[in-house]
Amino acid sequence: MTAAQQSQPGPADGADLPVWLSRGLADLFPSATAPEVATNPDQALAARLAEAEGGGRPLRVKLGIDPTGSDIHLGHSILFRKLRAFQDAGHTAVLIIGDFTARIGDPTGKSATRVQLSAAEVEANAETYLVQLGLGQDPALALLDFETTGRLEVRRNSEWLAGMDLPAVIDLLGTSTVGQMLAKEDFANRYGTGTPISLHEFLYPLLQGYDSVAIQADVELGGTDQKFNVAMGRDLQRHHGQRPQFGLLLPILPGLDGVQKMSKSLGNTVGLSEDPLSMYSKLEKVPDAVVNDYLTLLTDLDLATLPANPRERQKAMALEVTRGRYGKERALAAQADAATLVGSAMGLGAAEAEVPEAPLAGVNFPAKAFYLLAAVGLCASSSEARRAIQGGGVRLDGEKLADPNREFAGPEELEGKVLQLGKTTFRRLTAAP
RNA sequence: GGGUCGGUGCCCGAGUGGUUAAUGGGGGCGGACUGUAAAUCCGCUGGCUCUGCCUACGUUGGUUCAAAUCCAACCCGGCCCA
Repeated sequence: MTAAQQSQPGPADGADLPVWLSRGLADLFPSATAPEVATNPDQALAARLAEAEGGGRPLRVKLGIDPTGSDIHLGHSILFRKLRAFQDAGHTAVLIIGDFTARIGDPTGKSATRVQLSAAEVEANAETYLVQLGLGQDPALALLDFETTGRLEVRRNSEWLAGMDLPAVIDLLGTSTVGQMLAKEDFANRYGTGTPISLHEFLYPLLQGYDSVAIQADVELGGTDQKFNVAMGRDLQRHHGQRPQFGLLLPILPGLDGVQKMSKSLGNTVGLSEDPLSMYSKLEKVPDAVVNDYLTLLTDLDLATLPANPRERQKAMALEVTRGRYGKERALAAQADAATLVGSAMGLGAAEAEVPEAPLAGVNFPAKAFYLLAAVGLCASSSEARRAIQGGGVRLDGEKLADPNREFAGPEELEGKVLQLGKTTFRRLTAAP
């Protein structure tokens, strides 16, 4: 199944649930329509919500993050948006930084064994995650509510996993069977195709499930690919005499290619910390087929009131997502700049538009054109830059740069000008501080 | 532990002594076209301030004028056996 297919907003499973909760849901279990719900209120999320409101005890909503990369992108953000919705409804978000489990590596979706990360790498990643989620930022634009007391708990699973002794581990292993593990799609595929599966990978779902026990989760949020792990949490909670959590699964956001899931390694992401212009420009050209998914999962807009024209919907979506991150003013500016820069004759508006800056500080003069592209970070290597110029894709203030060896004597010659790569990548060259 | 097959550039996968930075496909990037898209067509796709130099075919060492291609040891993996 492709990510695009997976991400079709599922049927409203639990019509009695509030919109903030049900919007975009891919799966909810136990399902509100399951037969046992009628006889056991513990099986119905709506009942549990009512109970929480009535008793004044907020639900503990678990979201585990694997701090393996350092950039959060829009694909991750749909889970955080849902978590935020719970916070806003008065519940407690329990954000689990999988600092211990990250060292094992989630085998989910992997066709190969994951590399294990060092403790130091994991810790560094965790720090940048929290900052990107809004720690210490303008609360109006933060992804999570870090301010209100009682709305957020940040935990690291090394707290309870690092000190686990062998008897406890064996007890944990005893709750599951090889057959169950091999029923999991990823393991089944790898086993079937002869790709190695390390034994410790079997531990991952168990440890992640145990996190639910450790924090006494009432609800766990996850992507549809996490169903196995979330379900494992329920089993383990029951094993430890707790009320099993609800599993609330959200679709996997398709990437900019519209086909595969949004993932850094596939290079089809929009980073949360990208500048408004690139965020907007990337978003306004996502394939038509996924625009509605983006609208549903990344905004609160009412799809019915939006224009039917696909181009207009793209723009509305791009604007709204950018607005959520940067506020109305900067989003509108990004939209306007995108129109002047790309919409009109190639890069003509470059000189006036607000584009991300690139300092000339690290550039040694005299600088040849290809070296400049690389030194300023527009190209990954000077050879790549040379090729880009030869391919006719580089402009300086809208004027085509044809000769890779063109030499610039000093920064004065470049300050304030806009260097452009392709149709959508712009950098304003700024003086060394 | 034994047998056997295999480890090539971002990925897949050719290549089995000599114009080989290494066929082909995918992906990516750039150009044309367009709705800033899709489809299609064209170009590029190891690094280096580059008329040249450097590093590359699991690792290390060896044979040779010359190796990804031959030899040895080692590392890693699949399968079968135990």
